[in-house]
Amino acid sequence: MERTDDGEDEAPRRYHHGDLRAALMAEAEAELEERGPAAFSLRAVAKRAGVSHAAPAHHFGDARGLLTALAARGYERLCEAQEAAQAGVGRDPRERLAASGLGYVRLARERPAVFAVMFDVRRLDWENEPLRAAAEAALDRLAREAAAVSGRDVSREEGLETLRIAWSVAHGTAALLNGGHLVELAAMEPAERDRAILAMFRRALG
Amino acid sequence: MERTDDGEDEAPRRYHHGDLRAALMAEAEAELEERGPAAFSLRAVAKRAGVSHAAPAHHFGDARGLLTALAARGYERLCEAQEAAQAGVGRDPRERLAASGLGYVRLARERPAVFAVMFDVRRLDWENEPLRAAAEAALDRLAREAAAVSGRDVSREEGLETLRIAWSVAHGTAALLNGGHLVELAAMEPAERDRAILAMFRRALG
DNA sequence: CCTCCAATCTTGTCACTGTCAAGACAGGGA
DNA sequence: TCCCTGTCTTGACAGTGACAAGATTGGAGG
Repeated sequence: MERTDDGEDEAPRRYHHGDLRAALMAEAEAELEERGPAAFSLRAVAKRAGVSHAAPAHHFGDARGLLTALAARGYERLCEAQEAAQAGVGRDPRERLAASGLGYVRLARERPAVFAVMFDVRRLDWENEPLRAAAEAALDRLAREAAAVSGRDVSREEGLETLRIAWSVAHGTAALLNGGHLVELAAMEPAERDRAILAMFRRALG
Repeated sequence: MERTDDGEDEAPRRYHHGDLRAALMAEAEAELEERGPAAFSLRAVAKRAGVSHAAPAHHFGDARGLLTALAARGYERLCEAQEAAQAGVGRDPRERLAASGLGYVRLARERPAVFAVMFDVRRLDWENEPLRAAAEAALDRLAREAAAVSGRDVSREEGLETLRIAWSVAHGTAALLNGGHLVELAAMEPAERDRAILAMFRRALG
């Protein structure tokens, strides 16, 4: 028992961690979800990872850098969640867009704090290339699917409106659920809730 | 010129301020909008108001108390904004609900930081009675209007769905605009943007 | 195998923050 | 006039992000 064991595993804690960057990301995400985005603290993350308070600076520069990296990973997961929700949905563009929206809401519910940070513009560094790329990938996917719903025989403005509605419904539902609102929806069991959310998209995009 | 003048007016700054509570609320709101919810600082607010760093504690307890008071006032304004947007709209329930949603988005755009705080659950004290009352008043208004859209000849679930869609579209549009998204919508001139937002509600509630 | 370099991590410090405790001040009723 | 209660200040403490300087180590080149 010669040293305190702050982390959750009992690695002998050498001077060089090995993969501190990944460890810090993991601990930061856990910390974020446990204590909320407002209480997020670099030093607490460092303590969780069992390193000194200044160690994160070397990998992320400052707190904004860490949050930016977390957000980038969040956007990657958002993309994956949209894709996963479309599994076995068929070819109807409206159905595919609705499924994508369901994936959007699911991701937001799985990682509410990361989701909040992803859209807290002022805390992120949007000059960061990985973040820009990940966000663009996830959000362009929505845009493409919305464009597919309003076929080419329709005005550009109506296509944009389709995107605005789908994105707003997805984002609004996600944010409100994470804020403790829409309690009837939140209280449903998962399968029923998914059906209800899909129904929202179908009606809103009708 | 015997003393520094931190505030924006030149009141002689007696020991007893007179209406420090209101002054702190005003400065806090300004500070919040200027520096963003993440950078909000009690001491900076006190400095703006020209009082000592511990003065706010007497009126609001702690930082959460101040934010809670700001959020309560925000919900009052949300209620007023919904009402104002319905001026001269007529009796059609769907049109009235759409107008209410437009008011929701307008308020969020006028005070983005306050709006963010209003829905940042973990930073507020929901045991606070004024906050509960104000939030309930604003949100129940939406619920009543949604119920009016789905007349009594319709299932309870469909009425809830109407509320979910209207609220999600309003909240999602507001949050995304405040996050710098939906750039085509943001770039419109006000009248055109209002028409576009109303069109979203009409189509989504169809 | 040895040396040394550059990346990695630690220690120490500073200004700033929220909160608490104790004291200074003032206005209004006895 | 006196004092009492609410209002505000001063001072302190622990925690925070950022920066500078030093300690440690893995590995490349000799």
